[in-house]
Amino acid sequence: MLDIKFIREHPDMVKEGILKKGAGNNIDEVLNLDLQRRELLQKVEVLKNKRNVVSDEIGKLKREKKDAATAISQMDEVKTEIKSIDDELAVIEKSLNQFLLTIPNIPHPSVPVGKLPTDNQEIAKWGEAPVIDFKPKPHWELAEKLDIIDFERGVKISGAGFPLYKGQGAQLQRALINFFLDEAAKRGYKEIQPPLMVNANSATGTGQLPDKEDLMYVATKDELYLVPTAEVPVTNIHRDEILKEDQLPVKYCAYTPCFRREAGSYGKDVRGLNRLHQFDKVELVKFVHPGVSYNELESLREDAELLLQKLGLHYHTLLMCTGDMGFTQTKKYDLEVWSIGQQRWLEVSSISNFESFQARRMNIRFRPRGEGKPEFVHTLNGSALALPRVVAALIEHYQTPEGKVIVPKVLHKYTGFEIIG
RNA sequence: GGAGAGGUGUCUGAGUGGUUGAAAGAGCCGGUCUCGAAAACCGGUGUAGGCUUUAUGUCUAUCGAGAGUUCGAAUCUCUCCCUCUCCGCCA
Repeated sequence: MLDIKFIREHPDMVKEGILKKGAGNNIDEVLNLDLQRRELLQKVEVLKNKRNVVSDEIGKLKREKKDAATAISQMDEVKTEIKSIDDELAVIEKSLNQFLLTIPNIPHPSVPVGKLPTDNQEIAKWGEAPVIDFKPKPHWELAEKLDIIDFERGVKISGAGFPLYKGQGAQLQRALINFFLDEAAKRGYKEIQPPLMVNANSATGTGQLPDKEDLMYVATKDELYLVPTAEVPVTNIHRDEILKEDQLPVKYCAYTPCFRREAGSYGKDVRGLNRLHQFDKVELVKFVHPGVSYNELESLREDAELLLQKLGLHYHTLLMCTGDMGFTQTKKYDLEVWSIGQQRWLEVSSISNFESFQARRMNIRFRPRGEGKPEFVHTLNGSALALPRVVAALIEHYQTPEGKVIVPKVLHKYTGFEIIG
C-alpha cells in the first residue's frame, strides 16, 4: 500500500499515477477519512490524557487513604466519551485501511504510459528462431507422440489444466528446475523451500488479497490459500521484521508448484502448456535498499535472461506499459520466448519492482547503519523461470524432422540423456 | 484430536490492579582508560501515531491478537492464535 502521509502530501501525483494504471480513483475519500481520523484522534487523546492524569491522582489519594469518590465520579463522563469516539475512530480507520489496500502502486516515470499490448516497449531481443526445412509442430503434438506429457489423463485425474508429465517429460521438468536453482545459487540467491499453503495475512501482504481472491485456490476449512507463486510465501519470510542494513540485499530463490484458478476463458491459450492451473516455477525474490532498487531490477532481469540464453532460446524483453502492469508494481519487464510451433511469443518471466508497496503492507524494514529510524525495504521479484512455456518453446525449438527433441547441452548433466524419443 | 504449562523490549528474564515503557543482566552505540585491544567504569539504546513554537518538545497507543471488568490493566474475565510437555494418530 501507499503511505498515507505520501498521499496526504502529494495527492495529485498519486491521482495521476493511478490514472495511468487505468484504475479507479478514490483519493479524495481517502483524504477525507484521513482528516476525520486525525480530528477524532486529537479529541480522544486529550480525553485519554485526562483519564491518565486523574487516575494517577486517584491512585495517590487511595495510597494516602483519602476519599477519591469525587474524582472517580468525575470520570464517568470522560469514560463514555472516550468509548464513543474510539468506536467512531475504529469505523473510520477500518474503512480508511480498506481504501488504502485497494489503491494500486504508482508507476515509475520511466514506464511508458498506455494500455494496449502495443504500448509495451521491446527493449531487447536475443537469438533467432531456428531455420528448419520442415513444418514445425506445436509442442502438444510432439509431446503426445513422444508420450512425455499426458493431457487427457490429467483431465481424468483432476481436470483441464493439470497435465501429467511422464518419463523423459518428467525428467526434463526436473532437469530444468535443478538447472534454474543451480544458476540462481551461482548468482547469490539462497534456496528456500516454502510452505505451499499460506494464511490470509501472507496473501494480503503480497497483494493477492483482498482484491484477487478469485485467482487462488482456497482451503476454506482451514483458511489457507494454495500459493499462486512462490513470491507469496518467500516475500512473507521477513514480514514484521527489521533487517540490518548490512544484510541487504537479501536474495532468495525458490522452486514451487503454482496454483491458479484462472477463472474465465483465454481462447488461444487453452491448448497444451500455454495456461495451466498447476505449473512449476522457480522464483527469485530480493529485499533491497531503497536507493538501489532500480539497479537491482536490472540485475534481476539479467539473472532471468541469462537462463534463456544458456538454453539457446529465442526471446525478447518487454518494458510493460502502465496499463499492463499489475496492482502492486512500479515497473515491470516481461520476458517472452519464441514458440516456433505456434508462431507466437510466450511469457515465461515477469520481473518487477514493488518499491516499498509490499514492504509497507508486510512491515518489512531495515535499520540504517549507525543511528536512525527503520525504513521500509524495497522488494522485487522475478520468475526464473516459469516451466511450462519454457518446456513448450524448448521442445518446439529443438524438434527434429522425425519428431524427436534434442536436449540443449546445458541440461545434459541434469537429464542424463541428449535426445527425447 | 485429548490433558497440562506458557506467550513480557534485540536476547535472557523480573513483574498478580496505581510513577511499570516496563527491574536486572546480556547485546548494541558513544565516551573514559590504552600505543592498540581486552577488561573495568560512565552515559545512551523499542516501535507506531497525533500535535505544535520541529524540540535534549509534548501527548496517545503498545507486555501474542481481539473484546470485556475498573477511576485505573502487563497484572482480573472471555474468545481466538501460537509455542512447549505428555498421550493418541501418523509420512
